[in-house]
Parts: sequence; C-alpha cells; structure tokens
Amino acid sequence: MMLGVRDHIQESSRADILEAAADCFTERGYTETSIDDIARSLGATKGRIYHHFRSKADIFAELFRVGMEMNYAAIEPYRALSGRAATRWRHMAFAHVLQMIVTRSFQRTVWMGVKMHLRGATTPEQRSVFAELITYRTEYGNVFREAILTARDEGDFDFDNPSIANQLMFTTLNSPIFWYAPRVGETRADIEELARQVVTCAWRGLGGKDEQRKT
Amino acid sequence: MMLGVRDHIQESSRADILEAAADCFTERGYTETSIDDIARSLGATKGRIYHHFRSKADIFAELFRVGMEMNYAAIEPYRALSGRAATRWRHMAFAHVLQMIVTRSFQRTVWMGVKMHLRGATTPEQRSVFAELITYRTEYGNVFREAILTARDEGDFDFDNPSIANQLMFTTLNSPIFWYAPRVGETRADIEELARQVVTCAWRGLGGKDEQRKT
DNA sequence: TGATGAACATACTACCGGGTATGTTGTCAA
DNA sequence: TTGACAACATACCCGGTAGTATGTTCATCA
Repeated sequence: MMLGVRDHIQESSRADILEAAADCFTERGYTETSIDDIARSLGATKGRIYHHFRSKADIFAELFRVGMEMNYAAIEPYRALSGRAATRWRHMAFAHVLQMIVTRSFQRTVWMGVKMHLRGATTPEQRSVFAELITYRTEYGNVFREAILTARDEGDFDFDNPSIANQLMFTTLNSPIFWYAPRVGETRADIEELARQVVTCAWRGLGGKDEQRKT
Repeated sequence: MMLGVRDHIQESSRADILEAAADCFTERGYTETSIDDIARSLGATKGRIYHHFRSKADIFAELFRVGMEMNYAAIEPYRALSGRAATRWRHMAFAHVLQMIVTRSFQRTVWMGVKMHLRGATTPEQRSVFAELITYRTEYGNVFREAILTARDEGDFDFDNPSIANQLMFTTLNSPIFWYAPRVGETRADIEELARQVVTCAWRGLGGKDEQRKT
C-alpha cells in the first residue's frame, strides 16, 4: 500500500543515485549539493552518476517525478471513496501526511522544485519537462481542492476563500517535511499518531467539527 | 506601530543594500543570488556592497537580525495584554501575520536562516553571531508557546502535543511568506482580511472555539 | 577466446562567483 | 588649495563545480 522508491524506478542503479541525491538535497539544498557530494555519499565518483543521468537538473526532474508519482499512489485508494467528501478528504489527507513523513527527502525536493520553476533557471529543453511536472502537481492539488469544496457544500467544512483555505491546508499537511525528524525507537504507530494530529489540525482549520476519530 | 526597515537601521546606504538583498534572496534564494546580482539591482557594483558589508554571510546575518527585530516590535504592544491568554494570542498572531506579509522578503530570509543553521555552513567566527540570532528566534517562538499553553489551561484551546501544536501553528502563521503575492489595487483592508483568515485557521487548528470576531 | 559494450573511475576543461587590491571622484575641514 | 577620507567603480585572483573526454574492468555472447 505504501510504495517506496524502488516500485517507481526501473533500474536500481538509478534508484540508488536518486535516494542519495534526495538525502543530500534535503540536507544541504540543491545548489549547495555538488555532484561529487552525491557520488561521495554513494562511495563512488561522478562517472557513475553521469553514466545514468545527463545533468544535475535531470536528477532533479526525475526526483520530482518519482515524488509526485508516490504521492498519487498514496491517495489513489481513497480518491473514489463514496460517502461524505469530508471523510474522503480525511483519508486522503492522512495518507498524504504519512507520505510526507516517510518519503520526506523526496517531498522536500518536490517542494523546492516549485520555487525553482517560478524563476526560469533551467534550459529551454528542460523547461517543457518542468512545466509538465508542475501541471502534474497542480492536478494533485486539485484533487484535494475539489474534496474540500464538496465537503463545504455538504456542510462539513466552513471556510471563506477557497484558495486561501487550500493553501493553508496544504501548508499544514506538508509541514512535517520541514520539522519532522525520526526518533530512536519510533514505531509505525507513533508516526501514525503524529500524522493524525496533523490531519486533525488541518481538519479544524478548514472548519470541520470534531468527531469520533476513525482509524 | 508597524515599523519598517528604515527604523531599524542606522545608515540608509546599508538599508538600501539590505532591501535589495532581501528581494534577491526571496526571488532566487541565497546561494543562487550573487553579490553582483544584488549590486545590479541597485544599479551599482560590488564595490559599493563590500564597502558596507564584510561578506555575503554578513548581509545575511544583518537581514536576519533586522527581520527578527521587526517581529518583536510588531507583537510588543500585545505581549503583556491582560485578560485571557487566547485573546492575547489572537492579537499577537494577527500582528505576526501582518508582519509576515508586509516584510515578507526579510521574513523569508529569516526562515531560510534557520535551515542554514542546521547544517554548519558558516565560518566559526560567524557561528556565534548566528547562534545568538537563533536563540533570539527561539525566544520569540516561546512567547507564542507560552500563550497557547496558558490558553489551553484556561480552557480556550485544546490540543495534544504542545510541540506539534506549536509547529503547526507557526507553519500556518508563517505560510503567507511563501504563497502571498500582492495584488494590484490591494488595500490595507484586503491584507487585514487575509491575515484574519490565516489567524482564524490557526486558531481553529489549536482547538479554539469560533467566537465573535474582534478587530 | 576475443570482441563488444555496460558500468564505472580518472583526468581535465571552462566558467562562475566570492573576495581583494587598487583606482577614481566628490566633499569637507584646516 | 590641498590633503584626507568616505563612497564608490574597476580589474583581478582563485577556489569550487558542472560537464567532458578518456581510460579501465568485467561480464556476456558469438
């Protein structure tokens, strides 16, 4: 159910590099991370990386794509859930937050990618690839947007400006990317409890009434 | 009441440079911004900048300091407010969000500064200055932390883990840094309405009951 | 068994950007 | 009027880094 990187990449050599790159980017940022840094963290050299990727931006784009694919896969089981939209939202939100925590190095890269797109810092060729990825991300956002709008119509949510509400909701749901750090001896249940609190906070922020918690 | 950069800087030449730097950092990020970029946006050259600042990191530290000082100044009138802690929190939160919006280029730099400190990317000399600024920021955070804890004791707020609640609260209150963009013909009232919605979202997230809105 | 190509490592180039060293101009005081 | 200094501009240095060109090793298959 919770798919990892391996399930979204063909060759494992590429997956190794992507994981290393994601860790480095998360730790030091995109620009501050050199190709040699990534290679060193793999116990290898540039040659290995440039054998599998054409450029640094290429690695970034692939990270972005895989990150988004994992997000889609995580909420897929709940997208078409029947019943109240608010309940559907809660399931999706919970899956989303879990995904943010578990694959946070990838997610942080995705988040940074949006900033990068605002300024035009890639080659014109890469630009179209990037625009496509941004569209991909926007569509993902719209899945949630549609859910909270329907939930408001159904009387379960209560907020003013939908755009602002959506922004604030995503800000909350994504925030573990920045402040979550794994604890020693942390169990799956601990993480789920954490995710639950995050979802509850977002739920309340949207104007949802406190209800019996569902697993 | 809402103090700008000029009120926190002695010489105006330094203030000019800081504002230009803040804009560039916000647009392109710290590393991606070169000293020449900042100089160019001022219609000047490196010489001017290095005449007033010793290094790029120095500009950054100064930005951080000024940004934090403006934050403190913004909430100062409400810190010692008597009455319910929840009401005090609401006033401080509103002032904070307004500050995030109005001085967002500075605030974004401050935010980035926290990340930068987590990895050790400055000279040992600069390190102590930086540590001090982080402390400064932590204390600022504690003002809010104390407020929400008291408010919970007084029965106005309702949340589980205080650390998580505090993180999520700040995430929400700070979020305009990232998604706010000034609209043409936007009035002060528009911005305040926006801030109100952000504060309300955070308020609800903390478990506060919806009440009559106070100006 | 030898040829071929994948999967790397090594060595090198080109360039960008932080920082410095030095020149230039205006101002003000003695 | 001159000298001294602030406030810059110009020219230059140099380390780091993306990207390339060229080995080297090993496995596979004709």
